[in-house]
Amino acid sequence: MTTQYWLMKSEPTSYSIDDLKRDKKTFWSGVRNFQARNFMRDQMKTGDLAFFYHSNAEPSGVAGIMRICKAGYADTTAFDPKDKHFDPKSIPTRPQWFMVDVQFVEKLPRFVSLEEIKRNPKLSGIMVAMRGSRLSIQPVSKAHFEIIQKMGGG
DNA sequence: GCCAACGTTGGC
DNA sequence: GCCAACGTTGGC
Repeated sequence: MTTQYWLMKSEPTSYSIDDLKRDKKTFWSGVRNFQARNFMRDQMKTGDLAFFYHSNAEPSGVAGIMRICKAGYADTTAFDPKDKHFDPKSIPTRPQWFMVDVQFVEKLPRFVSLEEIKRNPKLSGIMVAMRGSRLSIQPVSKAHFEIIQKMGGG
């Protein structure tokens, strides 16, 4: 079984790489998009590596690396009426939404901005740099992952 | 804060 | 099953 690579977005004002560094581990809840849900439910495996991407940030870009430490399971925030991500259509016996657990691996010594990613010809075609790509969980090829990791000095 | 691009919902 | 309306994402 080969390691797969991912990019996962979070707004640093709500949860940043520094928060994960402090917490060591967290659950990636609140994803309410079917395509992103399917990646977490069907494809993410324990041991996969993912970029922690700061979205809606100044600047936006890749801040660090984490490891998937628990594969997809029911997102319990969908069951809680008080939660921001509550969804009455998702019930425990037939959960609609899924989350994974991630653990901190490293904060990149150098932040890799979206602008740098777009500028690097070796990264052409990477999903995060495509116009209008709003998907919050994206697959990343091994080659692209290693290039960005190197750009970040990781 | 703006707004283009997108995903989802719901009327028909 | 179409598609307009709506809500959200996220770069700028």
